Amino acid sequence: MIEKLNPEQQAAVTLPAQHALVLAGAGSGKTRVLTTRMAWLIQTSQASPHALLAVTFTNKSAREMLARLSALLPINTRGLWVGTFHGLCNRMLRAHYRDAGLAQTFQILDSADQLAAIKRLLKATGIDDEKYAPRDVQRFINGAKEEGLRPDAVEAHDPYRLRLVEIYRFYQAQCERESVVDFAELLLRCYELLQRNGPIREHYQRRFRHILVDEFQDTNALQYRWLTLLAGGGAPIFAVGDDDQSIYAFRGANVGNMADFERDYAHGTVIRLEQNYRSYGHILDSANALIAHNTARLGKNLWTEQGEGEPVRVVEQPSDLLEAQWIVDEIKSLIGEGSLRREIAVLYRSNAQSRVIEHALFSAAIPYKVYGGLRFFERQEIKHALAYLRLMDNPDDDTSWLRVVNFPTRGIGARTLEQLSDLARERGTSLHKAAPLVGGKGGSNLLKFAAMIESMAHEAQVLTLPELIEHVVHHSGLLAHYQTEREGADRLENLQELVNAAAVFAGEENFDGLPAGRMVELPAAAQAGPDAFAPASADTAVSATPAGNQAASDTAGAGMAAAGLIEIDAQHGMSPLAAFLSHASLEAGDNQAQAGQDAVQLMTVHAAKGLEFDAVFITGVEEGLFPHENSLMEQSGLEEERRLMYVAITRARQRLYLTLAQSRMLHGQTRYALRSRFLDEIPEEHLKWLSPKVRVPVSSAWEGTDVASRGWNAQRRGDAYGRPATGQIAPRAPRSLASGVTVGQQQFRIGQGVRHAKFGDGTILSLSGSGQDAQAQIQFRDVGTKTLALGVAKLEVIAA
DNA sequence: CCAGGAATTGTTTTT
DNA sequence: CAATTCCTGG
Repeated sequence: MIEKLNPEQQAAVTLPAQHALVLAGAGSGKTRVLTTRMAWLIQTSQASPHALLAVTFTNKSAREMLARLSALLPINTRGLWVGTFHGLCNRMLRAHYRDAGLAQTFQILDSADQLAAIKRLLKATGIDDEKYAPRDVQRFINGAKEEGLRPDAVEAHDPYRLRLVEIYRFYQAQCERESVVDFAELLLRCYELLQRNGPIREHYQRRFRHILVDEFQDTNALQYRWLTLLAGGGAPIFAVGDDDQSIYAFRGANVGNMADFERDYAHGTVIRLEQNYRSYGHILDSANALIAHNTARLGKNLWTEQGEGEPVRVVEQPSDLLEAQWIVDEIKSLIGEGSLRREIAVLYRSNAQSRVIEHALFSAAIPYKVYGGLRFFERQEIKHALAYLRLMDNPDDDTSWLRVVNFPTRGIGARTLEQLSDLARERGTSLHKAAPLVGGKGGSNLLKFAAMIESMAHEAQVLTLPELIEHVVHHSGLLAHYQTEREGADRLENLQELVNAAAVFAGEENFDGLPAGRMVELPAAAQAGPDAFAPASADTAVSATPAGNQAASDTAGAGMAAAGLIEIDAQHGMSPLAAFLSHASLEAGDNQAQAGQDAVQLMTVHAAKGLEFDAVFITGVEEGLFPHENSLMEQSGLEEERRLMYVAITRARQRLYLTLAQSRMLHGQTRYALRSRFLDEIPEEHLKWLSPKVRVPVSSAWEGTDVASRGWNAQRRGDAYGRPATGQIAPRAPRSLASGVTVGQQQFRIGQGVRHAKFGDGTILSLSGSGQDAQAQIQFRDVGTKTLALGVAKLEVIAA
């Protein structure tokens, strides 16, 4: 299995047991090296499969890793510690829930649940949600947790931050009360558990002889500490990553972990994988040239033995619609030449861009599949059904309670709920427990609801998982509700799909693809098993022996025995329902399950990481969109955008298109943009312009548009959305837009160079409004992008 | 209490 | 433009 590797790959795979960093460029065989190393460690008897801990970032790569491993070796991959940070932490927390200070039935909040919980908290505590926007609060809390900080440890001096910390404290108390755990909490709890509990920590430190990490550049501060804690017993960390593909800094990923790891652990044991097996020369060199504009790289240059291939095609169109149309026409001819649809990908920076492209593909009757967006377990009907299911296990989960207490409507209004939540707060109890205390008609409706939950929970004891879901969907009234709703057919279908998914899930015995280990305390006499965690045990474990009897241990068994703890296979300890709910939270699932169909692939650049296609279209290669304007505030933001473009380019095997539009609909208004600076960072020799390259970007093509009259018409007939006029003065600035406006004596147009006394020189990116109300978004050379009112700001027109 | 329309607002990426 | 919140009449 090692013979087929190149020398660097081989060196990485067969590295002695020591900390090591593998700098793996795009398409250099990263996953292959990782899985082959695992197989090699097992085959050469350096480690049993269960002594490996392999951590990935996504569920998809965890699955891929397991699939490849079982292709290399005839082992049963069930029970292996291969999974995402969140999945593995969940597994440990389920096993040690008591030591972690959690309820056995703790539920996991996804991002949306968390946001809802925060909104509810702000309302209940009477905190101004304008000043403390729920989203900001959420970011603050998650940011703190990802730094490993509890409220007491967060530094705060100004009043605003102090209040945020207070909210964080309230939030935490609320989660405790409701037995719910957010994503960041899974990691932090697990970290604290290992840190504080010596026997458990030592158990895992002994158990894991090798730790392997994929996409190391995406780890955050807490994940890094979690890894080094687990490695504290001497297990080497084999970290694979690519600093040039770090695209998640915005949510706490710290590329610096790579350099830190090299300095503190790997001590120069760095292997570079620079041979690319994916792309042709022009494509690869474009990527190399682009990424060379970034500073502070660990350094790496990809090369290929494949030829130059075709140049990168660049196309500029007047509008997003025409851009989409052009792409679809090109896709048609690619298919005509024999390309497979699934080997063609259309990538975009933001999800909002997908609609136009979808529309064009749909009109041309080309099958396509959109990734991302709303995923299965995030759909409202599914979330409703899951909320009922969660209440079966944990009626004190107020988030779920509130979600469905009046859905379908059962006469419980805002007024009643306010009373209820006041009462619950007074008594420091859950909504469920406080329900009987509310009087009046609302109160009796609440009681009926509470009784229904309890009776369904009772039924849950005797029903299988799929039966239970059917039962709940029926008796909650969800079924009836969606039967009468006009758009309900799809939702009913999804609910049926949920039942099917549960049936598959329960049948697979393999609850989240990552069977969890569980530890229980056993009387000393029961601590027998020598190595029940050998591959075979997974199979015997299926046959539903009661929890606890199936003693299991590993090389660390002695230590665990001393601590009075033994690991057992998890499923027996975790009810199928609990396992299914975990699965639903941690793996939101694909959004469209039309598997197997040969379809053009649509996704964001982020979602494309790790994938590859014969032909790739990167769309919207425009200033303000890619790089995105929100990222331009600081240098690091721009560099992350550049890495994102690097990732996008390196997805292509044979053919790459970069497309852009001069104008595009955004938030219901047309915006104009210049071509992306990234295009100018790729040497001309690799590019082939299929549309005339505009010398001065976005020129006078837009001159002559009568802005003033548009604005006037807009006010007379309604606003720019086509809504009827309200008869009042529009509260918003007129939405009309064009490439040129006149303010006083000055004329401004897109692409125009301007000088501001304070901000210096810049270029106009977009214009909105007209006359004295006109505003311009200006990209300044030194201070980033700003939006200025042209009637107020003193601007001097200079050469572009 | 509730449904439905009007008004407002938020929009990058997401395990 | 779409999603959410606000508001009003029944």
